[in-house]
Amino acid sequence: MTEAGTQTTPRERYRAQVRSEVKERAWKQIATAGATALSLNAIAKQMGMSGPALYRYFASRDDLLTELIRDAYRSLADTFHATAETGTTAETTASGATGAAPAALAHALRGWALADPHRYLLVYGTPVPGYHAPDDITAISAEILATLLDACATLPPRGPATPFATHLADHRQWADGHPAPPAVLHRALTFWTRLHGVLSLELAGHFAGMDLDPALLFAAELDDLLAP
Amino acid sequence: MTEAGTQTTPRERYRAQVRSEVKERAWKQIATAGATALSLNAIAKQMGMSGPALYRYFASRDDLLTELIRDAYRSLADTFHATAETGTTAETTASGATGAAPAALAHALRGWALADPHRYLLVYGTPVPGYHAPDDITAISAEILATLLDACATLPPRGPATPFATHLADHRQWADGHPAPPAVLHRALTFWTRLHGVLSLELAGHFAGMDLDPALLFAAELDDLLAP
DNA sequence: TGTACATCAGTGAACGCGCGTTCACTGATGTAC
DNA sequence: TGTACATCAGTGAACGCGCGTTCACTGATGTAC
Repeated sequence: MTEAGTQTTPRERYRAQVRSEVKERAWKQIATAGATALSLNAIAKQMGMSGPALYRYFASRDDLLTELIRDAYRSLADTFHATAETGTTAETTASGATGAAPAALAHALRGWALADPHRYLLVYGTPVPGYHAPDDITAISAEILATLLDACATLPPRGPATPFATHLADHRQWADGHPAPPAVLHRALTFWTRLHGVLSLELAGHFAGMDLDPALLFAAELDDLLAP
Repeated sequence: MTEAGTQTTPRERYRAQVRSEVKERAWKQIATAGATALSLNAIAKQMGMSGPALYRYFASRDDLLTELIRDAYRSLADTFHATAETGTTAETTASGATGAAPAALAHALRGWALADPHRYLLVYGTPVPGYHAPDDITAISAEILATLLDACATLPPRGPATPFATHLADHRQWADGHPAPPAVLHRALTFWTRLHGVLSLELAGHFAGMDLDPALLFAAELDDLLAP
């Protein structure tokens, strides 16, 4: 009562704690058996509770899954925001505007992906069949894209306009009011698809028997993206 | 009996027919509900048979899944072989050696992926949890890579050696006796990751709300890969 | 051509399992006077 | 400070479902003489 701001009762704190423990175990379950195998009953059993008990905390299995996906997007968006801020102030002034921000984002993306591969794959991998994300999640996805656009806009422009860039000039409502020219839109998309190409194959284990170092391939792609 | 070569009894023909119908329905099930939801019982019901009946045709659920994955790899490998052959004879002599073979492979890959998105995702998407491919499948995967290497070797060489290429010079046992220089290995890998980057995001529906044409983005990436 | 036998497809019952979800209920924790 | 009440966490039984897989069995199809 004497505290300012949001007051939290003990019950609320307990509730939040249980919810987050459920999510934690849910992630572990996804890592082991995939998103389709996510099961409220199994989580309850792990926590020493009865199955129906968890319905006090999540309306349904799908509800839990939605929250996990939302958290994942939110986490990446926050990481991107934080990276973009620190990447465009201190570092840029030192190294010049040679793409410090996009490079920082690329490394942030890789770090985020490797920290929890299944979280990355839940977001950008094969979609969970029958699942459709609510609108607020696609909004977070747009946030992420916007941060990437901002970063790419700081890069020195390059060569003549590509055919795809002219196509984008007429199909840019996804960039939702962002002032970047079509060439920057193209560059941001390329940024995304190329890094995702390396990351997703790496996380799916497709380089596993090859002995090569995916980090170096990732770095090579990044270099190419930043080259003038 | 009068036929030469492999004789097929009516029973063998019937058996093959049932097996292929099972696989067909399995693919449809994967498309609808994902690979984890693949169920022998459900397929049997669809075919108007009892559940255990299918155990005459497949030793287990995992056995069926393995065959599906093997068929998918085999199909892509065959497509690549066929494409590489026609791509390096008639067409190349006309248009010069300006990367006709790699371009043909790229289009073949995209066509193959779009023809059955879930087949592509089963092979190159998020791995099925708990599933480990047998050796003969990884051998087919190597075949596919080899075809790609051959194609990339026909491209005119480009610029100075990249740091990643020098790394590959020491980590090339995956290219299994292929005579291509490290720069070609690098190029083939880049070929793979970039096209996969566009394709996988497209198939996963991540460009869905964006209105842009993924085919043009794919073409732009291909152009860049073939540029001198 | 016909009969005797072997092969094989498919059935139905059964086992044990786990799932999501609803519902009536107990018991503990917090709140108001 | 103590009592009466409301809130809420968690239980256990139940419903209906589907799964993979084994097993003893029937009936049809092929094969050998």
